[in-house]
Amino acid sequence: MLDPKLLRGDLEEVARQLARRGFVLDIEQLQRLETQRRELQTETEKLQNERNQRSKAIGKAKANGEDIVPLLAEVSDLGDRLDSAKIKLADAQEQWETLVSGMPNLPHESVPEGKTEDDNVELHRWGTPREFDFEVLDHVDLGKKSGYLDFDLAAKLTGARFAVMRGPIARLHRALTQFMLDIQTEQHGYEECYVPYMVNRDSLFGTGQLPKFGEDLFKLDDERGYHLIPTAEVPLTNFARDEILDQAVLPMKLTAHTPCFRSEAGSHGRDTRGMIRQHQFDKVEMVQLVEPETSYTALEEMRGHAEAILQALALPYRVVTLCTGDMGFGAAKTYDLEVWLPSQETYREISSVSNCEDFQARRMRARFRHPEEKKPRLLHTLNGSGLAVGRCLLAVMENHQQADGSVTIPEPLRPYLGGVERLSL
RNA sequence: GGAGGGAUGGCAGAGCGGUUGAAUGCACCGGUCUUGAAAACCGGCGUAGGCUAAUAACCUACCCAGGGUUCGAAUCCCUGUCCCUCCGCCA
Repeated sequence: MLDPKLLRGDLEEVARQLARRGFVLDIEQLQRLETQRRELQTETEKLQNERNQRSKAIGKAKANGEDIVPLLAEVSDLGDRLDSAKIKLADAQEQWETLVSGMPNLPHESVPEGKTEDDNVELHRWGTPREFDFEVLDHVDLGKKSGYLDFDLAAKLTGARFAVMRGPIARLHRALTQFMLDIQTEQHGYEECYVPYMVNRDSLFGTGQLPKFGEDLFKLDDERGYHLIPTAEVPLTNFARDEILDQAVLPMKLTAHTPCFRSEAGSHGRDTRGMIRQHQFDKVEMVQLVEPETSYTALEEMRGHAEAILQALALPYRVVTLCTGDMGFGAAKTYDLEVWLPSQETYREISSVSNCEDFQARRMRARFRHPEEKKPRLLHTLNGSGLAVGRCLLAVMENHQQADGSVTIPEPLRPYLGGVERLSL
């Protein structure tokens, strides 16, 4: 959520910045709601004050043994007036909140302007795509022969956009997960966490999935409103919801390996082949809760933490800065890491690292207190994949495939696979 | 699933429906005293919104959440959530 104070200031400027990312702000409506809200609030508080004063007077009179009947008569209609004022105020507040909670974050000044992913700006590349002297297979074909990767079976068990992994591929998947988690905890200083895979609406509102993007989520069919997490960013970032953290515990660096569930509504027909786009995939997520002054340093650092995994796995990739039009709802700045896929001869997203500044923190009232400062301040929140395990698996399979259909295992990963140098599929 | 108990400020813990944003203790901050420290004593010590030049004063809200009763609710009633204990079941 944007700062309400900002929305009382230079609205034209806010609208201009939001327009950069393709969001049209209805300035008039916002101003109207704001004025209305303020008037109703003043009015309501005036009535509340009057009620409080008179009630106190009645209490006093009663204590002195005076007759309170005439005093009661004076307040007879106050209750009704107050009730109707409260209802009007609540209505105005709700309208205002609906509008404001649907506004995306302002892009950071360094974010390139653009409409689609084609306008993203490449920051750098690492590694060189391999030259193959045999016909490259994609991960689907690599896994199909042996049956170690089975989409038909998953379709029978559940439906489209699921996978069954078996044998060496299942083990490789697990090895990658453990490897990533170990790097993030042992080398990059994140605290390993285990979190619920279902969260409530408050958590989803806090990170910005709700109210606008509910259709991307799997909602459980019960009254509690639980949803399956689309990313561990949701539970991890919400650690700080309704908290005032001591400055000494910052930066708080959290990581978790979880499955992620996404309905992929609106992407019918996109990436229907293979593991690229699934309803369920595993991810090692990094989250940092930091002081505002350090959030952009932390962003660069986290990008490095994600890059370290790709480098260790000898996977060529590039980093792009997302343009204003391609960024997520809550992000002020986002880097995507795109790994080379030889079967597609292109780079595909494997990690996304974002600084949300105080946008999520404001939605979830996540604050910290500096011992020298009187008032608590909003945290800055960052999240990044480190990395998406499923996509990483297929990147390893495809990039390190051999003519005989086997896959060589990058050296740092071998300890996680009992020391083997290649997997026969 | 059944039966009970509970939720109050950073923590602990009071609180007959009436001037209670809330006693008291601890912690914390400032001060006095002291060579210094401790102790003692004095003072301060929540969050958010409104109004403001103001992080001043004032006003409003908040004692798990949402409803209700009342002139007035931390206190009474209803619903929900969470926690604890016992029984049953279960990984």
